[in-house]
Amino acid sequence: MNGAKPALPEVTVTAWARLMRAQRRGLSIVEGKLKDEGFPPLEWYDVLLELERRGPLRPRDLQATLLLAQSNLSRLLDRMVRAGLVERSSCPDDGRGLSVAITREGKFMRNKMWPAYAEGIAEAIGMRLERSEIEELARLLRLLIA
Amino acid sequence: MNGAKPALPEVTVTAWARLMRAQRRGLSIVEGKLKDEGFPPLEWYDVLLELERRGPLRPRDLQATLLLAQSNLSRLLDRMVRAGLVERSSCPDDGRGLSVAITREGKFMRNKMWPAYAEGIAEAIGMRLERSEIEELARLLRLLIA
DNA sequence: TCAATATATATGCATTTGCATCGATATCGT
DNA sequence: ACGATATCGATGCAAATGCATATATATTGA
Repeated sequence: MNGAKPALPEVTVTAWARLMRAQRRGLSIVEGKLKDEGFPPLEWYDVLLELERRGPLRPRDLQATLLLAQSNLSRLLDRMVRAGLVERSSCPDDGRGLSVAITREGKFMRNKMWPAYAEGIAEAIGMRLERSEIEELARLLRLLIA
Repeated sequence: MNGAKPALPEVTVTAWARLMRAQRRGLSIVEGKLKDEGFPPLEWYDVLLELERRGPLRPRDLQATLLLAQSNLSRLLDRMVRAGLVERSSCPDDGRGLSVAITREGKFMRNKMWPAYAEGIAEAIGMRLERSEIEELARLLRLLIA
């Protein structure tokens, strides 16, 4: 047997570090834009978008898609329900589960948030890379997620 | 005047979403490895590495490099001081500032953490991309940070 | 069918974060 | 030199997070 780790090339570590930094930077740009305009945090948008695209979902599915911890999502939904943006209702075919749906107000909010969000994305990515580079970046990142 | 936003291409939004997801995924892989072996969180490593590479630094500089919020860094340093991994001392040339240095124990800890960290990086990036792709990814991400 | 186990969600509690602000020193403009 | 302003770092407090566990329902296997 051979327990030796294959050496980790330096460039991999560099890519790792930059992935962390690029995300933090982008996130803080976008969160900044949203806050400046008095909007809720980014994850609210993500939940709203997911529900608008895919229809009512169970927390379980949202969790898998958005990569949030279960207890965090549970409380995030609490807040969004309190704000009137989503609704919980019991799940017909599974007594344990719930169905979470976006409300009319939720759709309205998502729409209002979009311009600020888009501005942030443009600043974080759109303005820094050529189109062909963005395409390549998207391709490479997909491989990291798959 | 023309306040119209240049349209944000769909691929840019895709790249953004994947950047967020790829980072979260990578982070959770690495944090998982560290926790499994009873090590402190990733940011501790980052602070230790930075101090080991660049020598004693002021919180201000750490903050700029690591992109941490000022008050968070202040308390992160509290914890690391309590754990004996770094030391604060007053700054000779600026009465407001501090100098933060890594201790012998801190260096030891960083060393112990590295294998688990490296394993996580390999799993998050190294194993998923070809070397040439990693190089390209590193190049593109650098543009997002610069 | 029933006990054992697994899954979906919620919740209590300690830790961490974010935000505003404070105290102290530095820098700048006059 | 001096007052106004800016910068560095710490801290109080509210909100969010992570972790373990609780509760309820589903599924599985004898």
